Order: sequence, then structure tokens, then C-alpha cells
Amino acid sequence: MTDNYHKIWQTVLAVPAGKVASYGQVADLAGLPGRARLVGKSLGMAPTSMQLPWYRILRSNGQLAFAKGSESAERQKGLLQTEGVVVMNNRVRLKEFQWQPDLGEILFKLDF
DNA sequence: GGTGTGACAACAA
DNA sequence: TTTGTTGCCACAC
Repeated sequence: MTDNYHKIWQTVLAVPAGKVASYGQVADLAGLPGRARLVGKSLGMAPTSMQLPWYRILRSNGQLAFAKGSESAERQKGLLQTEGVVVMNNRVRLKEFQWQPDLGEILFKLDF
């Protein structure tokens, strides 16, 4: 089912700037509980042409999904900080920046 | 239509 | 905290 990708992308687009979400969280909201890995894959497949805020997606523990020194990790860090998210030592304080989805917000942006 | 593969998660040590 | 192990299952070949 390739439409899962669309659901995932939509969900990612719903994450507000200045906040982050975990892969599992996105999977859940996309109606794909337990498919966290699929989220990662779909982000990887996503055409750069559609500006997807992939950088707002982190691991469940708040770490960036990329290796510490990697290009991507640095780029992600930069983008996040642009939005006011503090990234230290390749990780974010979820306690402060994790997106707490608002029911209305969900229903508005994604209607399944 | 069988196999290998993840930008993961949860748990253990 | 970091590293390793295991479970997971849709997706690309």
C-alpha cells in the first residue's frame, strides 16, 4: 500500500514548526501503529521537491536519526535551531520540544 | 511471490 | 548514558 506514504507525509506536514515528533508518533498519527520503520523509509523516498519537514522527526529518545558527525545530522540540527529547537550533543530535550498533538489540529490537517 | 531491508522502538545490561 | 539484541512488517527487488 503506497498510500501509507501519503498518510505519513501528510502527518509529517502537520507537525508545527518549533516542535518535533518521533517516528513512532508519526506512525501512530498516520494510522499505522508500530510502523515506525516505514516512516523512516518513506521519508527517505520522499522527493526533495515536496518540502517535507523531515528534520522535525526524531527517534523516540530524542536523538537525531543520523550519526553524530554526518552531513544530514548537521543539516538537521541547523534547520531545527532555525525554528528555535535546541539541539545539543545530537539530541533534543523531548520534554520541551516534543509535539503534543491537539485533537482539533489533527482532525483539521488530516481527516481519515 | 520469496527475500532482504530499514532516517525505528523497547528492553537489557 | 551507550551499546547490543530482538521484534516488526510494508516495501522494493
